[in-house]
Amino acid sequence: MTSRPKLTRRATRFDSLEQEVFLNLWRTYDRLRIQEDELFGRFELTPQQYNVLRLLRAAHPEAIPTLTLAARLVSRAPDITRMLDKLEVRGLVARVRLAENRRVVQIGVTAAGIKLLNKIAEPLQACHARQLGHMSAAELKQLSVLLRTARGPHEEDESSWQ
Amino acid sequence: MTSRPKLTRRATRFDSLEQEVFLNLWRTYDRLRIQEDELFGRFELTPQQYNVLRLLRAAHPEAIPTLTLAARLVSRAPDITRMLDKLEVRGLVARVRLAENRRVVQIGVTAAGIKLLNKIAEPLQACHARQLGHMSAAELKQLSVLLRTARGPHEEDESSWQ
DNA sequence: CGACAACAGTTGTCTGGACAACTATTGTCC
DNA sequence: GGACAATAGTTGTCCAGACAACTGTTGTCG
Repeated sequence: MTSRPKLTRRATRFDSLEQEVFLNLWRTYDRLRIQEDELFGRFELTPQQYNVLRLLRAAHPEAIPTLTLAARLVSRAPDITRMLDKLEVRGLVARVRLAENRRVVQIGVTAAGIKLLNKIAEPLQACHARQLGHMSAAELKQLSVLLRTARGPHEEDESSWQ
Repeated sequence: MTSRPKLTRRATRFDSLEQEVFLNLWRTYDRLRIQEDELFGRFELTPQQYNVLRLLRAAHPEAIPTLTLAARLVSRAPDITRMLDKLEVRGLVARVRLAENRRVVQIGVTAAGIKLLNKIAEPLQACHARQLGHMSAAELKQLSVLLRTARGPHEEDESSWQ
């Protein structure tokens, strides 16, 4: 809010410590995402679509309402409907409109969806190893904690997200 | 590469520590980005466009070649040309084709571009404070370091990026 | 000096993400 | 019990990001 005094500002190319963190966050996300994109691309999935399948597997054999699913996703998904359309066409998920409340559409993962997830599991582990295998478990844990702290105030309900 | 033994796996909704970090990274980036999007949206800029202006100001009054600029951006920009088109139409940047090497197009920020940056400066500081103001300087520093470590192996030349 | 590779951007085209407006269904409250 | 608000998705439309193919320009090597 108040600008830092010019004299005490660190000699850096960033305007502030907060900006430095945000740009580092962005840059790191971007670099690591390149790897994920390449991997999921081989299975014709976007990272977001993979996340849908992952969350549905966690709920399996239960099916969950569309918007509940959308709320659990890592990233916002205003286009959840069309995303599910694509997965449905490929037979990876199934939709059922509830009889007792015809507004609700329940989504479940199919056997084909589970099969695809299993096929991805090993190369994904390898991808994760390439991405972050150079860091110790302690560092990774610490990074997770700091990231959670960073977004803390911007998370309505941390538990809803997985 | 080698999968962890089932018995020692932590009871968690994540498949591995690396996945937990990546999803936390993604989630945190997404939450913080919402704030930036809102801010830059008020000035009809994308975060990436702001970064272009920011980098050009750092080089000011020098102009820099298009692809050099693209390489310095936080995120990849295969559409750098069209992005600059939009900024040029608004009079925020200027292009000059070099006489001595007609392949190169140099980009510079205009007075109007600088003026816009100045107008953004204060609300941006406020945005950063909202995003990360709840963290101590030590935590922020530590987070920056860990993020740099995380992407280390995926950065061809850390110094080229700012 | 002429063919050809390398370089620096540009353009075509497709997909995904963002936001708002819309439909269908159900709850609620005089 | 009928109007109206709330809920749950869906659709329209636009813009940014991704990748590949293309143009124009310069270096280089026989």
